[in-house]
Amino acid sequence: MGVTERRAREKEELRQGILAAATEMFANEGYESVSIRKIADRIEYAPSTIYLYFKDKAELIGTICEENFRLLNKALDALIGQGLPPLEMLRSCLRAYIQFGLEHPNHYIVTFCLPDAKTHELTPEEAARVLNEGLCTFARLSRGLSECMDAGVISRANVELTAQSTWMMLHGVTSLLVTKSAFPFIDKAILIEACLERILLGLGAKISLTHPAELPL
Amino acid sequence: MGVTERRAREKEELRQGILAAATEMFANEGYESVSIRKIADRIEYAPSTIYLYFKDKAELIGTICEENFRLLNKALDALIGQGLPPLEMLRSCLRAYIQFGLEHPNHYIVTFCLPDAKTHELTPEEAARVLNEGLCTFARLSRGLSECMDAGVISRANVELTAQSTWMMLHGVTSLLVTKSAFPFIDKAILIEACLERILLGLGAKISLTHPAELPL
DNA sequence: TGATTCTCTGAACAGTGTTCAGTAAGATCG
DNA sequence: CGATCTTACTGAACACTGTTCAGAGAATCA
Repeated sequence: MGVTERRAREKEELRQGILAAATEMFANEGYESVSIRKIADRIEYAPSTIYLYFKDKAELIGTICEENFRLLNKALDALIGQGLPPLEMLRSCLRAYIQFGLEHPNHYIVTFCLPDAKTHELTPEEAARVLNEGLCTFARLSRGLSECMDAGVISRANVELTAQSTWMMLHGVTSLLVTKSAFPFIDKAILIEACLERILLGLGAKISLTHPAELPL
Repeated sequence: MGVTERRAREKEELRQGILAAATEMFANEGYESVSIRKIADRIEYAPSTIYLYFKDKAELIGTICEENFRLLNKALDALIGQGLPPLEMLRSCLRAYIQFGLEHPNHYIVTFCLPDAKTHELTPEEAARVLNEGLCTFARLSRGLSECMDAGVISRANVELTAQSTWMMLHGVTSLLVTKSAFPFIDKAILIEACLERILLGLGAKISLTHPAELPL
C-alpha cells in the first residue's frame, strides 16, 4: 500500500518542479517576469495546476525567498564560526549581507525593497515563516553587536536600537547598489568598504583603519 | 486669431486635470493603483485620450515625482537659508530628507525603491529631467558636506565618496520606514535621531550629543 | 460651402492573476 | 471483473492591466 506514499512523492516532485522553474525565471528576470502562465508553459502543465500547489503568486515567490534566506543565514554562520575578533567578525557579517544582496538581487528586492502591500498578500503562516527566517538573520546581527559591546570595541547602547539602525544603513547601501544600477556610483568595492567603515565608526568603534591605502576617506 | 492660444490653454488644462487625478490616486493608493482606465474614468475621458498627453504610464508618474522632487529641494533650500552652524544644518537636511520620504511615501518608493527596470521605461528626456532634479538634491548634500569639512566639523575626505555613502545610509533609514511599516520598529522619532547621530558620527563628527536624555544610545 | 486640421473615442490586442465546473485516469471496493 | 469513488488536472472564463490605431466628429480655415 505504498500508493499514497508514491502519490505524495509525485506531488512533491511537481511542487519542486514548479519551484525550480519559478526560481530560475525569478533569478534571471525578476518578479514581474515570473508569470503563472510562463511557469505553466515551461513545466508543461495548465496554469490552474499551479494553484493546487501554491495559494497564489505571493506564496510561490515567498517560498523561493525563504529558501534563499536560509542561504544567507548559513553564510553568516560560516563567518561566525571563524573565530575572528568581534569587530572584524561584525564587519565581515555586514559585508556578507551586502554581498548576498548583490548576488541575489531579485530575492533582495522582493524581500526588502518592495512595499509591504505586495509581500503582505502572503498567507499569515507564510508571512510568519519568511519573517521568522529574516528574524534569525536579525538575531545574528543583534548577537554580534552585543558581543562587540561586551568586548568594548563599540559603544554600549540599547541593543535593539543599535541593531535596527545598523540594519537600516546596511540596507541602504545594499538596496541602492541592487536597484539603481544606472546611478553613477563610484567603484563599488571602495564604496562598500567606505560604508562599512562609516557604519562601524557610527557605532563608536575605535577604527584601526585597516586599509588606509585603499580608502580615500 | 487667439484660437490657437485658447486651444493650447485648453490642452494644458486637460493635461493638468490628468495630472491632478493621477496625483491624488497615486498619493493615496500607490503606483499599482493608478491605472490609466481609472484616471480616465475620473476625468470622464476615454483611456486612449491620456496617451495624447503622456507617452505612457511611466512618463505620467515620472512627471508627478519630478514635481514632488522640487518640493524637497525647496524644503532643503529653506533650511540652508536659515544660517545654522554647518553640522546642525547638515543634520537638519538629513532629517528633512527622511521626513520628506515619510510624508510622500509613494513618491519616495517610485523614485528610489523600485528597481531601475520600472523607472527606466521613461523616455530619455524624462529620465534626464527626473535625474536632474534628483542630482540637484544630491548637489545640495555634497555642498553641505563640503562646508562641514571646511569648517572642520567632520573628517576631510573625498566629497563624492562621502556624499554617496551618506545618501545610501540615509536612504536605508527612509526606505525601510516607508516600505516596511509592518516591521516592529521601535519609536520612529528615536530611531531616526539615533540614525542621524550615527551617520554624523560615521562622518567623523565630534558629536556634541545634543539630546543625550532622549537618546538611549 | 467644402476642405482641412485637430481632439477624442471605441474596439481591439496581448498580457496579467485567479477561479471553478468538469474531465479523465487511477485506486478501491463489492 | 465492473462499479464507485478519489484525486490530479484542465479549459474556459472573469476581471483586470497597458497600449495602439483606424476612424468619427467638431471646430477652423479658405
